[in-house]
Amino acid sequence: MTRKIPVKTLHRFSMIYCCLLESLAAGVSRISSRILGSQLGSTADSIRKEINYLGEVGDVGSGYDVAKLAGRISDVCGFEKRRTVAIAGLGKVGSALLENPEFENAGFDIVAGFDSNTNILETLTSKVPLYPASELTDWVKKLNIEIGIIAVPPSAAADCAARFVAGGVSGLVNFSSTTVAVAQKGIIVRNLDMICELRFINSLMTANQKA
Amino acid sequence: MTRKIPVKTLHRFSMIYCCLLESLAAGVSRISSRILGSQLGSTADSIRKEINYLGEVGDVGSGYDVAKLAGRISDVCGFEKRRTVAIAGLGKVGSALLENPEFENAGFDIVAGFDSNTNILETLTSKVPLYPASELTDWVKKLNIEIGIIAVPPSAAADCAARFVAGGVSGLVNFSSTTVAVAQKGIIVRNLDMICELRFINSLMTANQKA
DNA sequence: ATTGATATGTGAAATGAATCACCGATTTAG
DNA sequence: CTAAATCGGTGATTCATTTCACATATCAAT
Repeated sequence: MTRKIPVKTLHRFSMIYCCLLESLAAGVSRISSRILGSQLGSTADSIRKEINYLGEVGDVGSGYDVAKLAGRISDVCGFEKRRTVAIAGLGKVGSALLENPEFENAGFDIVAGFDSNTNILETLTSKVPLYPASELTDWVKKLNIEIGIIAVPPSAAADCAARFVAGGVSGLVNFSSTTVAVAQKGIIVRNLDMICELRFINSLMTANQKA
Repeated sequence: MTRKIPVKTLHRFSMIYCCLLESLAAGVSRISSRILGSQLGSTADSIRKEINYLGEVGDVGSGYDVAKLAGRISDVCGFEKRRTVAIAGLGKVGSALLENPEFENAGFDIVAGFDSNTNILETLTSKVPLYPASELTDWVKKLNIEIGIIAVPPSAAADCAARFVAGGVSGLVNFSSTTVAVAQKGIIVRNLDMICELRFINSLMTANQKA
């Protein structure tokens, strides 16, 4: 019997998987929950509880086999399945992402880039085909794009998200300093708002000073 | 009597604050917990519970005054306090951040940029003073840099974080696809790992398909 | 071989968070 | 003016997560 895995745990699996790949690259073949916890800012207890959602994958007394644990997480989370991605907004950040080889290595194929500025579309040279933002929804449908990355200015973010959703994406990653909300159920939105995170750090700093 | 505010709630305050600034910019002067909840992917109940950590700031029956609520959050979280920030790694992403005016508007002063490539340091023109990465720790001390932004390649991220910590920063924002952990207590690390988030979306998509 | 340190797995307990339920106040529509 | 809908504040309840405690297995060192 398999228990339902909480969303929070799925997110932790992505982080754990990231650590495991690093360990593998560094030639580490075994790892303990204590080490993983310290690397992820968590406790060994939590890590073990979370990994137990995968069944018994560790060896009592000697920790986890890194490759085995990574494989188990990959199986459960479906990391072997490649996903199609598009980037909207080809300014400095967006165009930098276009050329990032890490996407492909991680199983994500960037199949399109969009911008509302035709000048940028003509100037920018990329292996990835580029299209005007006005055609975004159509291309998302045509290319079966599953995940949209929003790298447009904050003022355009909501509209951009709506176009992606209209095209039928399953997930969005939002880099703009705007909290993007999507009404449709089942569509996942991740806001990576740097300004918001800086403010959060600020608040923790003031809280720490008060304590 | 003021209750201790949970870390999770502080993070939500940053997100709520972001929404409030947008509402203000859009000319909205009053907002309800229900609307805030839908914008943040949360429930009205949760929003109210969290805002209650700020004391009674809403008006029963007619919602919250946007400016008043924003001001209360700003007071409690210390958003009026400006913080000094440095960016390590002046590749595409890092150099894009250097020129981002949103930092200054949000109360963060970028006072230094670092890179290990002297060629980049000479080529790049910026209002922000640039220094070689080897001098990072010294400049962090000298300039009293409070927050470090890590935009270096993954392989250099751990070393970069260590230098920031040695210089005495209070917080780190990590953009590299590496989970940065810091042993020292009281130092806040925020990992904005895009690849990790994409994998997370992937796992949710496979989970949704199974269900 | 044996001792001590360290490891996972896992129930039980404690803690924390989300949800429910309801009061009193306000707004809106007609 | 009235009635219905909406709103914030808040205790109580339910639910989920983290922590604790410990049995058991492995490893390293002597």
